[in-house]
Amino acid sequence: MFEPLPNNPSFPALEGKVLSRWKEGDVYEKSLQNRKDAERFVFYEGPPTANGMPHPGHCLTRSIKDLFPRYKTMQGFLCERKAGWDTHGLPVEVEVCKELGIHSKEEIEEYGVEPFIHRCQESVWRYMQEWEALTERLGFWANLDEAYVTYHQSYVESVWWSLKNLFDRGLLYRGHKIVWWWAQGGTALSAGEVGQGYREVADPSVFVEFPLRDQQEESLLIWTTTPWTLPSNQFAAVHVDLTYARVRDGETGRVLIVAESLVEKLAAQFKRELTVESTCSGSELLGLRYDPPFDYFYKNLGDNTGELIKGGKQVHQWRVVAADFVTTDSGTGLVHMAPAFGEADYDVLVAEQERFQEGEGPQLICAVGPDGKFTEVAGPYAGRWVKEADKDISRELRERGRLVLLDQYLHDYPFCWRADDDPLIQYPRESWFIRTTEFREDMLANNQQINWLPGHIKDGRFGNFLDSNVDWALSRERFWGTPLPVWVCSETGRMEAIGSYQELLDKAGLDGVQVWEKAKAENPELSDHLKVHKPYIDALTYASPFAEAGRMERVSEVIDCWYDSGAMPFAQWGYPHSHAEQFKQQFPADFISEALDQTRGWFYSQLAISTMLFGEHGAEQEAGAEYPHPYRNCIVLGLMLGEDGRKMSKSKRNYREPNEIFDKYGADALRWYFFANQAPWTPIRYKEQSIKESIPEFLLRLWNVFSFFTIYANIDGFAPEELLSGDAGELSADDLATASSYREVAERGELDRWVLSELHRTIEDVVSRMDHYDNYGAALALNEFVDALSNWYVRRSRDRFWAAEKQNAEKLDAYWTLYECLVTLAKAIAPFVPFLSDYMWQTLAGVFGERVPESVHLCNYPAVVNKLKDEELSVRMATLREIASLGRSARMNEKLKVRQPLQKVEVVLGDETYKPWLESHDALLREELNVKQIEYVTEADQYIDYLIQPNFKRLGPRVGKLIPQVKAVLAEANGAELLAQFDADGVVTIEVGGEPVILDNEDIQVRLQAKDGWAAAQGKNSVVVLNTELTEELIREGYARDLIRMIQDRRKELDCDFTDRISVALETDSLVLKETLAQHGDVVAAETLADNLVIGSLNAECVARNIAEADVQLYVAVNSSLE
RNA sequence: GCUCUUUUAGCUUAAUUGGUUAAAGCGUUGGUCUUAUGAGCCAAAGAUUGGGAGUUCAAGUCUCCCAGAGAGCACCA
Repeated sequence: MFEPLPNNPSFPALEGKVLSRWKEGDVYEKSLQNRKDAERFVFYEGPPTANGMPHPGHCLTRSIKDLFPRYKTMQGFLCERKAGWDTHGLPVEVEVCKELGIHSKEEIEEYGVEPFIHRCQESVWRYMQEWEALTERLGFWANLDEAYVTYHQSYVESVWWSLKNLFDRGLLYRGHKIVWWWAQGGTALSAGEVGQGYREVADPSVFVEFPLRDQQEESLLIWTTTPWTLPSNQFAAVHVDLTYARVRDGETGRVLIVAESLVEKLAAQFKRELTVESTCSGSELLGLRYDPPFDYFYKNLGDNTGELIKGGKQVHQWRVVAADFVTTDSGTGLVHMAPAFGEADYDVLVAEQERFQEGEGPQLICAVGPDGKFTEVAGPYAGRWVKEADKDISRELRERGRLVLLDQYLHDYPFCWRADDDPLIQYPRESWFIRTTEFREDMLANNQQINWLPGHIKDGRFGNFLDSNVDWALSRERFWGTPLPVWVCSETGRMEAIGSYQELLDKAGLDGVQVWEKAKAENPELSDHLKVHKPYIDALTYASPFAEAGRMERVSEVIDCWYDSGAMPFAQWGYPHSHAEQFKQQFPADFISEALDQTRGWFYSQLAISTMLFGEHGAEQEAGAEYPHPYRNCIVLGLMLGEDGRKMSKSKRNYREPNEIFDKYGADALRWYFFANQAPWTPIRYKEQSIKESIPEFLLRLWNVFSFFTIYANIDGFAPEELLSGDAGELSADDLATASSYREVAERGELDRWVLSELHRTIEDVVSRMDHYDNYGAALALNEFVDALSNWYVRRSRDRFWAAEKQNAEKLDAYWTLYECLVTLAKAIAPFVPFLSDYMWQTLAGVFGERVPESVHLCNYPAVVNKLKDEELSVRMATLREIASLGRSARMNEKLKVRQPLQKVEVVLGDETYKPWLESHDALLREELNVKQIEYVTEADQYIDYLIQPNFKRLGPRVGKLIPQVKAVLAEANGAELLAQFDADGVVTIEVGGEPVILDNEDIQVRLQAKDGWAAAQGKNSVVVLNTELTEELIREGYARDLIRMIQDRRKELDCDFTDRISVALETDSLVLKETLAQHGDVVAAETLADNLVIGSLNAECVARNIAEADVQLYVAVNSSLE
């Protein structure tokens, strides 16, 4: 006996039961154990950060990340799923700062680096429980107990090893560059991080005059959106090929120099008359000296000169120089250059420096400190945050008459990705870089081999990103991160990189270990992993191998946390210091998946590091791994949008919490919604309503079939566990075939053969799609099968299940067929909806006890049984279903209810291929349409017109431009006659534009068109015509069915069990109803399990009904249950 | 500015890869079937396939231009 199912399933409750069974039975562990010697399917988990709450987007990634490993495991692969946590970096530090109510780097230092680090380490696990709960609740199977953690010593040491490798190969270098600088945080950010923080803001837009030194009434006019950079101005740049104009300002009478082509535009913008006085080329302006807007540096350095390499002297700065990047797209055609705050500006300075003899050139001018505030040199602005000083600078310039226009300018500007109120500034800084640009070609080659889904990522977004690769700004002047493992000699400045903690301990003259030991002694709770972190690691110094008196001291920086996650393919194993074997077995990954925002995050960091270490030009001993690595297939998920179609955001609260969804609808519902609603890379609109709607369509429909089966199997005592002895395997077709009463499928009825064929066709389709990472297509195929199973197979088999004779072979066939469908389906849907599938398995297969696997997730994915597939039957049945549908449609048009039997329908087929089959299998159709007779007619001219159209695909290439005429000729011709001609000769010749065109059968397509005046419905391939004539006999039969329906409804109202026997009586004046009862009473009684059915009354509640346009008093009493 | 994606019924999506009545689901309305069903079935209403041009016998599909949306890159002097 199958465990009876609840009437109204609560999926969340059911999932809870399944979860606890998984836990108690160690099912996940067993699923791996089962495959311990199998070929591997390698999955990498992109580590999330656990110091923020998980949200619906994480549910999507985790669902996809679970689906394919489950599928591959069932397909026979060993797929370990090592979880991981990203624990370093700004996100963590920022969280801790918020907690402490501090913000700037100085404040952290005041608070103390040591306690700060401790708090960071604790904070990392803040939402751990929520993450683990979500992971489990969603059914994401992963090895959480052995998760890799980026701050753990072994992980850090792996990262060190890789950095040492790069350092030793000259790929890790310290450089002076203009970097994007987070002033409040006191650190540079990488291109990737900067890119995440762009936001549209309105900045000031100022036009400023730089008066010519020797011509004070004339000015260079420049434009900037960063007035705060003006005090650090060093040059004005022009393009030598542009034409410039001297224009008279109608308002001030002064002369401005601007690009000629911009005069009109500027005049309009300034709302002033600008009269061109003369023009000259850019090259003529070169060398002109001007007064910078502020004299903080000018007053001392204004006349400084230096010796040029080519001979002669030149003034250092505040003169016009040439630069190619100057355009007239915006501004004035003259550009203010503050080399401290722009990469292009800086390049100009370097180029200028190179014109001078060594040490003779201009030096960088910078009026701003690393804290983003003006330094002492900037007079009244000293100590002020630059962005905040913009206004006053503009005001001062206006007062001094240097400002032509102050406006607003709307543009995107980067902010710190983790402190989004802090705008970044460009700033000159010494920083560590990885020479990724040297590997650009290698990375591109590697990328070409990756199977990206969707495909356009490869040459689109990701390829473009690689194309514009810049060296990776690796270092962070921060605290909580992997320390940069470079030690510098205090005497010579020479450096070396360290690859492990032990390597340090082995250094001669090591000192500083006591700092850690002391801290640990004072606080034994301290995690040992902290010893490789700041500040403890900074304390370690050793004797310099480069100078006798020298000490080796670590540089102060930590590294970009994106490097941590990118090192995950080897660092998760502590490679090469430990687990080298695991690394080799699990490299590269077969499958990874994250959202689109990881293109320059994890997708890039992994690819870059792997290419540099293991690629064609990687380190010698490791090099040469075949591309692609470290991942072969990558599903790039679309961004998830909130209920309103906008970006999901905590502050807008435009989404439901995952837990709310789990509690209301369950994890399967959410998963199925993700898998079956759209290709995973399209942006997903996360709406509660849509999740809700995905339930009835699939889960509930499946549940109903499942429930139907258990109800009837229990009633009839269908017990497969008794019919099948010995080991039951995994209840595959072969296993079931050994059961008694299980008939060879070939011997069963059409419907059984059909549904099993559909089942195996579906599985074949699903496997092929899943092997190509197409979960959407696979889910659609499964959905379609469940629909067919529920709405055609079960519906049309109902009579067999309801038949009284329990050992009837056809009835048993129905049970075996449906049972086989359900257990196979449970396996097929297991990776998608792991809970419901396992619940089905436990119920359906559970009756076998130990003789079958305890969980569906320990089974193999169902194999396609080719001999059960019958493509032809599939097409035939589809035709049959279409005819049934047309029949119903025709009935509706005539307002002939399905319960009213009809004598005959005639079916006209456009294509008669299946006519013989249809004729011999029309019982099903007769019943479905409730007619006595079905006739397939060939000569149907009276009912229909034949519309003949050319087969465009075939004829198009042949007749080309004549096609419209061919179409017209065929349309005008008598279709029936043409067809007759085809039948007779096989070809037909028509005259088109004076030329004969010979057409054969395949050159045309026939459409049927029902003629007016018939109760007919037409489809693509057939027309169904009803015989609407009703006899008394037919009408009485219809009433009998009405009576059955009326009594069944009453049974339902009375909450009868399926097997309850009843007594029925009814009172009516209707003669025809009385006749009906006399004639069909037996059938009515049998159908409704009535022991007696009489005209009259009963000792039971009386209800009023209306049948056959007559009033009826109905009495129904329950007798007893059938034993 | 450049690149990628995208635009089809009120909403969500389809259209055999260029083949001729643009198809479903949800929702709405009406009808119907059913002792598994919250399901199903039948139908009505709902479309100038974002706009425009071009190529072609034939364009939702290919090309170009324009517009909207989303994202990325760069710049923002």
